[in-house]
Amino acid sequence: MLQLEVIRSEKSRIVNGLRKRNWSAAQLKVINQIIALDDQRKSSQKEVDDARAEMNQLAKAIGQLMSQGKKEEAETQKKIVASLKETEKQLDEKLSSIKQELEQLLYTVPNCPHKSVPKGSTPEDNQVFKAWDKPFPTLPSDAVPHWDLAKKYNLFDFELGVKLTGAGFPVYRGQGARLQRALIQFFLDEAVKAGYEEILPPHLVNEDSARGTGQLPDKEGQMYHCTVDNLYLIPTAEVPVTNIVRNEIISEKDLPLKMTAYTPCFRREAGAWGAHVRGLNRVHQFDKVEIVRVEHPDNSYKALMQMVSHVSKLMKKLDLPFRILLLCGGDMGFASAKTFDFEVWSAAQQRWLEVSSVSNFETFQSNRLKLRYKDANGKIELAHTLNGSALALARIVAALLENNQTPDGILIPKALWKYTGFKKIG
RNA sequence: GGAUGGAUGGGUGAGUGGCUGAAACCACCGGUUUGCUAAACCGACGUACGGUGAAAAUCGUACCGCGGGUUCGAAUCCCGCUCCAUCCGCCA
Repeated sequence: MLQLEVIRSEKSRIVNGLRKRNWSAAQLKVINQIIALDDQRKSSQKEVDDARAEMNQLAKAIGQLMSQGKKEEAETQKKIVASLKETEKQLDEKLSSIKQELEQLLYTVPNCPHKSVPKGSTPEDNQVFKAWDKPFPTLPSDAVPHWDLAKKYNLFDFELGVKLTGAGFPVYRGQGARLQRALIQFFLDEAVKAGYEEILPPHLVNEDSARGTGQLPDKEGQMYHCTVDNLYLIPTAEVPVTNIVRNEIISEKDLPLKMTAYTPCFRREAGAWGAHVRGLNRVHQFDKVEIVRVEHPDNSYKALMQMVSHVSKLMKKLDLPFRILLLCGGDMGFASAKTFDFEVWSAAQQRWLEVSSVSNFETFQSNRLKLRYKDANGKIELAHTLNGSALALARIVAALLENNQTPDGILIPKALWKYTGFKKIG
């Protein structure tokens, strides 16, 4: 969530930013409400503090009177404290209800887009940051989408997944399974080479962690929930990995923190089914290698571009046609200040598929996480967090299979040979 | 699943009603000494919110796992919860 002090001190910037997210004048009123409520909070807090200070003083005085044996005097003082206690209780209730209301309002405000983010409301308003300027792969005349290729070469099986679990849980097998493992290994190796520490986190997290990265209280419908133990299956490695630094104060000289993790991702995708979701385009469980960074605020946008170029490199090594979009305000995630999406060209489906989303959250996440750093002067500030997929497997596999199909089989990109152990499927 | 014990600052750990925001030690940081390092010595060393102040600073409040209660006063007493450790059972 946004910092109160920032909303107060940079109100016009925040308001302009929210306009890029197509916030109406009516919606923007919440900003003034927040500021007014915060004023109330401050004065209310002062009242409570003052009342408590008085009580503390009296309590101390009573202690002294008792030790001097002046019981009578102590008794009269006690009565004064008792009445003070009543008013303190009322003031305190008022304060906590103000605080609660304030927090709820703050939760409704998304991050303020960076000044370079274009205005817009739909995916059509996204800017093409880097277009694909080479020809698309030409496919044989009998080319088919990946779900048909999967059947032909026995790479993964949706019906079997239904038998074991349900729709959207593919079973990979044979060369299809091996290709998954090869991609994971390749992506992890590339991330480690780029200086990211490899993390293998739990795939279930507790409520605090789900809250820390903002999945709760809003998006609980998107996560699988083990109610017996009150644990959540992670929708992305971002959740456990970013929560590593929840409630931490990091020494400035230890920044940046660069971490990478492979995990399966579990998403209920409630209500998301419809057209264009065949095959691997949308599934409940998929594999992903994530990269996460904790950065000094001065460096976070440079870091964002480094992450973008890291992902670009992966796409190039896999010989996949891709483009990079700079998301407009309306299409950006709630917590993001600036997001680049990577899309891969799926030649048989003749459409772009999103395979990576790289974002700078500035202090939006760290505010809730209480993730801070201490600078050389001992001053404590919120750090910036960033993350991105590098990369998400299912759709990469879809594109890989479709784009590389030939009459003799599916060609594996050279970069993967040492991981797959084969150069061709079929 | 059964039994016991425990949760205090970055770490170890003292503290059973007021003199405790919290001893001591270790780590970290600054300094002295030193050819360098180490050792030794000296010093500083929590976080959040709020008040005053241009600032340095200073004052108030809260926080000893979380929530509630007793009391003029709670890290300390009582109740509930969560988590952790150990032993037994089961088991990859």
